[in-house]
Amino acid sequence: MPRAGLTPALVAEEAARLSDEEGFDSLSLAAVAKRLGVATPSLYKHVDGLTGLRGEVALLGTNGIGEAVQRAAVGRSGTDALHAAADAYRRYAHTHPGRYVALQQLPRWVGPAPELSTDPVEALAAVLRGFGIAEEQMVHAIRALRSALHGFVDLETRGGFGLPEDVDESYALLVEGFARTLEHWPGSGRRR
Amino acid sequence: MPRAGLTPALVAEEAARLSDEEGFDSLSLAAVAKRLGVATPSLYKHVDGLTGLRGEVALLGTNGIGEAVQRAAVGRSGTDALHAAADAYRRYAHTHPGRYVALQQLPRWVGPAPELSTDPVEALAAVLRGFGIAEEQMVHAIRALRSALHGFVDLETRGGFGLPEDVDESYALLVEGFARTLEHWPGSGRRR
DNA sequence: CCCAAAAGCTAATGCCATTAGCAAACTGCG
DNA sequence: CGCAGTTTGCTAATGGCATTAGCTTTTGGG
Repeated sequence: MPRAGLTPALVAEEAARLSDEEGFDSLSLAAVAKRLGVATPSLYKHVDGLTGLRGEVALLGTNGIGEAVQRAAVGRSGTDALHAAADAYRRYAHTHPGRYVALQQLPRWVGPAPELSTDPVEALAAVLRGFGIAEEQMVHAIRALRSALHGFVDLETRGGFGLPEDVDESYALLVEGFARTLEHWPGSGRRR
Repeated sequence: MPRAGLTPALVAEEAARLSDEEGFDSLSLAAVAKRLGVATPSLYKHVDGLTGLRGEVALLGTNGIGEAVQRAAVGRSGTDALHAAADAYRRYAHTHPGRYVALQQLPRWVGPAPELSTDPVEALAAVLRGFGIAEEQMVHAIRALRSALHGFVDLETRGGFGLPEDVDESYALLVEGFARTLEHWPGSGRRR
């Protein structure tokens, strides 16, 4: 019997693919094992049970969306950067729906403070820095931005918006409105 | 053997209580049956399997938050109504976390267009009407409001906000900022 | 070439959802 | 009051999944 040649990374990536294709709550050790042509218990040599597997997917998602947002924002600033980052955020959630659901639960499956190559919160924060918001207001502003983006994407992917039309426009307006809010944020200066 | 005297409503309410106490994904037919002092298969006489049970919880949550928001907004208008509605929304999510998670998935477990006593989306929409937003912009404005509120509450309850302090203030600022956004919404008039 | 560590496997356990079929309890009607 | 039909709840059985234990085989370094 030849070996399958699995590694923790290979297993995690297959799990992430499965999550994106079938939905994060279809993720099971059994399903991943089947896709890898391996018996279920074999996976325990590479990941720490179902919880560990979910955590790996969450980690892939967190790093993935962080990089996407960062890449989109680089070389831009102000409203321009905000729109680019927001679009990248939403696009990532669309192309990797399973990872996106998983990453929301990161703290639940992985301990606090896991090693992230690119923290998406940090990437969004960088975008806001260009708006000249008072330092003690940054926490609030970042939370507001994350809330708006995540809320929209989450409602959208769950089919929470009854009418299918104009969703792109709704998002653009949301980001637009948020940009204006930022410019008038309490204690903030103005730029562009 | 005396009968337990269950009804669909009793089962649904116990399921909702369990969801709020233990988390929505701890909801299982077995757990509900145990709390009701009944064997698991007995529940099938009252609800349509696990999916049906989840749907009932989602329905309770949807009606519950809808009523809470509506009750909060009645007799108020403009920014005042918005703050009251937003606070009621968040308070409901805090006091009924299981139901809140469940209601996000309503379309998934119940068919489209279930009979709601009070549609929370409608309740929020009523609040926005006071802002004099152009009719064709209402869809976008409602989506933006729902996104902001849901996003914040969702991130918060998942422990997405690392720093525990100032969360109330963050929310107040979010709503505040949104109110200003509404007043400048494309094509909107102004009121208060 | 050999041997220890690693990778996979089968077997077994336990929890859960779901279905089938049975028995007791309630209902309304004569 | 009695009885038939319906309803409710039960036990038994099946199948899927996660997890653990213990075995076998491969593999790579000395």
